[in-house]
Amino acid sequence: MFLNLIKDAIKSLGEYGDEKFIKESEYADLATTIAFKIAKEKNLNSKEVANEIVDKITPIGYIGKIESVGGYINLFANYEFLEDTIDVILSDNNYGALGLSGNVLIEHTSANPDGPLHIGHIRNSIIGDTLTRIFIKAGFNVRTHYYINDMGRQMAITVLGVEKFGLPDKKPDHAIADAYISANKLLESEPELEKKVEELMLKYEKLDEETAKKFRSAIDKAMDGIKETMKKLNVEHDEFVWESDFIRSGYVEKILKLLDSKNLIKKEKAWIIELEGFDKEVVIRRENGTSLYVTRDLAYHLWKSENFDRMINVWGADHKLYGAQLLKLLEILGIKRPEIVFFEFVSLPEGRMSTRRGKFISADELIDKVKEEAKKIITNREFSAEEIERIAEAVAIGAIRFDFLKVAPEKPMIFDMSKALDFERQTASYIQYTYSRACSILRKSDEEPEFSSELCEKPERELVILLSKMPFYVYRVVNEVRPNLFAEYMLSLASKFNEFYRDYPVLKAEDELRRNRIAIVSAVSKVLKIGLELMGIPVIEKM
RNA sequence: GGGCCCGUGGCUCAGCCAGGACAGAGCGCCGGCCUUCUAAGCCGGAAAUCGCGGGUUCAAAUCCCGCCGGGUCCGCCA
Repeated sequence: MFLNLIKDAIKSLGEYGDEKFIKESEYADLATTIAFKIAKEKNLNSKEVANEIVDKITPIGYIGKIESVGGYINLFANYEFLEDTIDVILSDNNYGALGLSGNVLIEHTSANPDGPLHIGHIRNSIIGDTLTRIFIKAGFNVRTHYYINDMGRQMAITVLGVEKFGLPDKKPDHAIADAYISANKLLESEPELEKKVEELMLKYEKLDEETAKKFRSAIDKAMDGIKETMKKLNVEHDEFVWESDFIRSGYVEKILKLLDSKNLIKKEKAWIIELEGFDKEVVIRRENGTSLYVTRDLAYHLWKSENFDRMINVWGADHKLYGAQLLKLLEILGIKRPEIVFFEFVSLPEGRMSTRRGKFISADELIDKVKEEAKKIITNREFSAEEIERIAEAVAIGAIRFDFLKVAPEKPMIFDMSKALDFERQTASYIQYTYSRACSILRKSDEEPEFSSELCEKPERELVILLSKMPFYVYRVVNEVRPNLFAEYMLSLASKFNEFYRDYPVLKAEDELRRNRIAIVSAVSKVLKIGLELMGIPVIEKM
């Protein structure tokens, strides 16, 4: 809806309707700074320019009023816009949809199957999964992948660990981590085992069936546990793609031929590519004839590009250089390139995490602790044991997802367990609570909503304008690939509704005023619900 | 050493890409509001050299240059 308002603003402004200078504003529904630009170019007074522009133009469509204030040109929506906004929200069961189309692949999480997901991995999952939900809402046909790095050294070490130490009886991904950690320790004291690791890797790449069985068994166990964790977090993948598949499918061969056909490869003992703009050359084939991660990843991206219009990878910032090299290689090969969302590390107050050294907080541990804490808060309320369980779960998952989501991906995070458990500062439960407040009103009212914009006072009007912005934020996330923007929006909506809640009693109001407010509450509850779902945060009617 | 990212009240963050109207939230602190729709709420207050120093501009948290602090990368690893 807000997108229509922007369109009409552009139309109204005519030759001055440059979208780049039109912004959201706290003084108006939209504002443009175009007069400043023109004033500068022509060396004029910006106020006068703004005045002249406003005199020249007339409001079109949803724009009701245009005024000039100190060089700014402020635009306001008319009543019709408010009416239509509420109408659309109440009647459209897919509010926020943009009707965009195309096939999009989102690859995220893709943690090595050598242990459970830790709190760094789930930053990836939460960004990736939220993007997925928002892209689907926008209308794209989205498929999600978890790329399983089954061919790495760390997998060979894991297999070695399972052989030497067996697996303890615990959640399978945690058991695998034990084996992996023990094997790493063993390797430190017995470096000659290194040969054994290399041998395993070589055999696996040569598709030796006996070795493959061992790898698959270990990986399946780890993945079972990882999937269970992701499920708890409302994170879902359509497919789990194994790195080694691209050797079997011939895509690795294909990519090598393609590189060769461009005369890029320097064939010494190993095959090497020198990349312009990079200090280091890229090795794509080892001396012993086996492939490397980048080779297989190129193959994977070749496959992606054949099947999708848009590809998004959610990667840790430690892959930035690698990502740049990959993009460069794809560019040279004329293969459509992915968009990469890099997120910075989550570290602990005592330093960075390491699965190998057993220094990490697992997602499972975090979920359990946050849930316990949430339970403490609700036990003294009038809920049954089942309800407590359900609400605590919803609040915990919401708190965790929102905590990660609201931070811009490029910001490094230092994880503090005491803060994660502090529900005073949990903003997800604030949104959930706001929703349940709205539900509570609606439960007690049996009247039909009937919105009339003339009855709206200023704060109510502002609330409706905020409601109209939901699709706009879907649009922004899809374009800018910054899901934290949506978290911010949801917070402002919840806050605005809570103001309304205090000042504008619904059930106490009468007749058309009551019906009008019921319409507003209905619309708010609907948008809050859709918004929470887009963030993968459980929606609860009571808490 | 070089590349990239981050540095905003005591704490955690938004805003920076596309420069503009008093730098916004939350936590914590101080003071108010439950005989009225769920107080996990609301209102008010104190608290900020937007890391530092230059520059561009009528206008800089935002753009440019230099520096400082933190992180990260620079494997025939993945």
